[in-house]
Amino acid sequence: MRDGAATRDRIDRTALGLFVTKGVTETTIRDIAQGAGIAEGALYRHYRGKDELIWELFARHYGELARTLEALQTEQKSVDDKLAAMIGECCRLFDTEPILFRFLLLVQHHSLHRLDADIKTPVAVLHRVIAAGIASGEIGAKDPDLGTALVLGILLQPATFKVYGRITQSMTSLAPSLVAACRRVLQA
Amino acid sequence: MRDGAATRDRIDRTALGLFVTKGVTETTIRDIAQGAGIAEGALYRHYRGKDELIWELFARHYGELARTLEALQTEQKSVDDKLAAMIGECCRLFDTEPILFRFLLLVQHHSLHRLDADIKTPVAVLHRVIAAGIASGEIGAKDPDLGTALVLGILLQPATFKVYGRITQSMTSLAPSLVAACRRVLQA
Amino acid sequence: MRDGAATRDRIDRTALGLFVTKGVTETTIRDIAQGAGIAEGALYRHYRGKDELIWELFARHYGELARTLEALQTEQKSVDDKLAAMIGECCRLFDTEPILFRFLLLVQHHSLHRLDADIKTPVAVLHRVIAAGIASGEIGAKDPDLGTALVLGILLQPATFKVYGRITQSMTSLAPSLVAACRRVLQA
Amino acid sequence: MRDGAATRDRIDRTALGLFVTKGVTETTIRDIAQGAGIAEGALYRHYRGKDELIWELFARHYGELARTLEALQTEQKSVDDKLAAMIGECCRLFDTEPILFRFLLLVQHHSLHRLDADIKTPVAVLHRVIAAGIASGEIGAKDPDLGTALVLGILLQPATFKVYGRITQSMTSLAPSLVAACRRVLQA
DNA sequence: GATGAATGAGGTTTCATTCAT
DNA sequence: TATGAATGAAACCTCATTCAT
Repeated sequence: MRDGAATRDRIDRTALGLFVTKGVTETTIRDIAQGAGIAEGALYRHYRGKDELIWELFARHYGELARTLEALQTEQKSVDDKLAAMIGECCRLFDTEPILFRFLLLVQHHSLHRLDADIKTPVAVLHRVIAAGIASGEIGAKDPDLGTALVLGILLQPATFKVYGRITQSMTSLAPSLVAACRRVLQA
Repeated sequence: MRDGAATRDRIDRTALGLFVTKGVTETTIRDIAQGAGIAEGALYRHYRGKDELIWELFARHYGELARTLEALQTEQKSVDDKLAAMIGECCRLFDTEPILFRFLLLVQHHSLHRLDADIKTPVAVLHRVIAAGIASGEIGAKDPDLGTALVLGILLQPATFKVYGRITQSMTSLAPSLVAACRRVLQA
Repeated sequence: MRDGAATRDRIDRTALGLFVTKGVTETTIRDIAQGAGIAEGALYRHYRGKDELIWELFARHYGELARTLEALQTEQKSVDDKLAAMIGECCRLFDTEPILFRFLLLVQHHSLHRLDADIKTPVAVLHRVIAAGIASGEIGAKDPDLGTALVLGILLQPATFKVYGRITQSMTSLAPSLVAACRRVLQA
Repeated sequence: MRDGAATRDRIDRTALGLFVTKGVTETTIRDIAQGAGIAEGALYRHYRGKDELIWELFARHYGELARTLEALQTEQKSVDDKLAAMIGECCRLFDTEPILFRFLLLVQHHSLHRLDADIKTPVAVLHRVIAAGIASGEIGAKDPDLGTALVLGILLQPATFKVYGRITQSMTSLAPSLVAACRRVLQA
C-alpha cells in the first residue's frame, strides 16, 4: 500500500495547489486527477468525494496547526512569550508552506459550518491564551473576543498582503513587528 | 414597457444577499432570478452575464466606498482624525448595510484581478493617508504597506468575527477601540 | 405610411446583408433590429416573424428573377439567344446586387421545401427553355434535367468562386465565356 | 470501460445524417445524443464541443477525399484521364456514401474559413491538374480558376439535382457524360 | 406604430459521481 | 486497484416572440 499512500499524497498536494490558485468550487475533480496523474475515478478510492477531500484537507491541517500552537503555548510561561511563539510559528508556516497556509485562510470560511462539534482550532487556542492573560492581568484589554480578533487581524492581514505581493519581506522577518503590534494592541 | 430600473434593483439586492449567504460561485442565476421574481432570461436584459453582475456590483460599491473615504479623509486635518473618520465610516457601513459590507469583504479577492487599470480603492485611500502620516512624522511606523495591513486587519477581523457571531456589539460601538488600537500599532 | 415603407426597406436590406454574412439561422431578430435602427418588437409590425421575413425576401426576389428571365427569354428567338440573355442577366444581377444574389444562392436550399405548390422559379424557366431546345433539335443533348443542371453549374459555380475571391473578374465580363461553355456542353 | 471507439462511430454517423437532413445549425447536441443512444454529456468525451465535431467530421473526410483524388490523379498520364478518374471517383463516392457527400457539399462553405493554413483540399487537387493541363497545352482554356469552377459546377450541380430528386440516374452512370462535358468546356 | 422588458423553451456545456471493463 | 466512458442533473446563456406602456 505504499503506492496508495504516494498517490494520495499527490492528490493532496495537487488539490491544495489548485484550490489556492483557482478557488475551491472552481477546481474540478478532473483538474485534480490530471494534476495528480491519475484517472478521475481513481480519486474515489482515496476520498469519498470532493467535499470530503476538501474537508479532510482542511481538518487535518487546521487541527495540526491547532495542536502545534497548543504545544508551543504550553512550553511558554508568560502570555507575551506564548503569543510570540504562536505568531512566530504561523509566520514560519506561511514562509515554509505558503500554499497550505493560503488554503487554510481560504477555506476556513467555506468549512466553518462543520467546525461546531469538531476539533480544536488555532483560533480557539489563541482565544484561550488571551482570555487567560486577561484573567491573570498580564493583558490590559478587557474583551477576549475583541482581543483575539485584533491579534488575528494583525497576523492575517499582512499575510494576505503578502499573497497579493503588496508586502515582499518574508513573514518570518516580519514576525517581531507583528508581535510588538499585538502587545501594544492588547495593552488597553 | 415594464419598469427596468425597479427590476434591476431587485436583482441587485437579491444577488447581494445570496452571494453573501451562499457564496458567489454557489449562487446560481436561477437563484437570483427566482429571488427577484423574474424569469432567468430577463436577467440578461440588465447584465451581460453572471460575471458582469458580480463585477458591476463590486465595482460600484467598492468605488463608492473609496470616494466616501476620500471625502472624509480630506475633511480632516490630522492623520489621527483622518483614520478615525475612515474607520468610523466603515463601522457605520457595516452596521447599516451588513450585507453590502460582507459582499465587499467576500468578493474583493475574487475580483482583484480586474482592479489593475481601474478605479480607486478604499485600500488605496487608506494607504495614501498612512504614507502621508509617515512622511509628516505623525506616524512613528516606517513601512506604509505594513501599516496599511495592520490597520486593515484591526478593522476587518473584528468585522469578520461579528459576521460569525463571535462578537455581538455593534461595530459602531467598537469603533473607538479600533481607532485606539490603530494609533497604538502605528506608533512604532 | 411613407415611413413604414422606408423602415421595411431598411429591415430588408439589413436582413439580407446579415443573412449573407452570418448565415440565416445565425442572424437574430435583435441583429436585424439593431442594424435597421429599430426596436426588436417593431419588426413584428412588418413581418409576422422571422420565418416569414426569410420566406418573403426569398420568394419576392426569386419570383422576380424568374419573371425577368421569362421576359428576356420570350424576347429571343433562338435557344442560343435565350440562354445568352438569361445568363447575361444573372451575371448582371450578381455584379449589381451581389448580396441579393448570394442570398438567393444561400437560401434556395433552406426554402426549397416551400417551393412545391408555389411560384415559378428561375430554374423552371431555364428548364423549359432547354426542354424546348431539345424538342426543336436546336440542342443536341437528350436529357433536359441533366442539361439544366450543367448550365446551372456552369453559371453558379463561377459565381461561388467569385464570392470566395477565387475569381476576380466581374461576372458580366465572364458571361460570354459561360455562354460559350453552355453551348458546347449542350451540343452532345 | 465501455467501448469508446464504437460510441464515437455512432456519434459520427448520427451527426452526419442529421446535419444533412436538418442542417448543421438546426441539429442540436440533444438530437445527436439521442440518435446515438447516449446522454448529452457523453458526447463531450469524444468531442470538445459541437464546433469541433463539425470541423473534425469535415476535415477528416474532406482531407481523405483530397488524398484519394491526388492518388488517382497521379496514376494517370493525360489530363483527360486524370479528370476522368477524379470525376469517376466523386460519382462513386456520391453513390456509395450519399450522406457523406452531401455533408461535404453542405459544410464546405460553413467551414471554409478554417481551411487557410490547413490541409489539401479536393478543389486544390483539381485546380493543380487543370493548371498543369493548361501549361502543357492539353487544355485549350486559358484561365485555370475559371476552368476549375466550370468542372466543379458540371460535377456538383448534377449531384445537387440528384439530392433533390430532379435527377434519378446514379451519378456513376452519369459520369461519362460529365467527363465529356468537362472536356468540351475546357477546349476553348 | 414604436419600445424594450419579460417570458419560456430550448441550446450548449460542465461536472461530481458511477460503473463496466 | 485503475481506467475513463457514461450518466444525469444542473449550470449559463440565447432568442423568437409577446405585451405593458
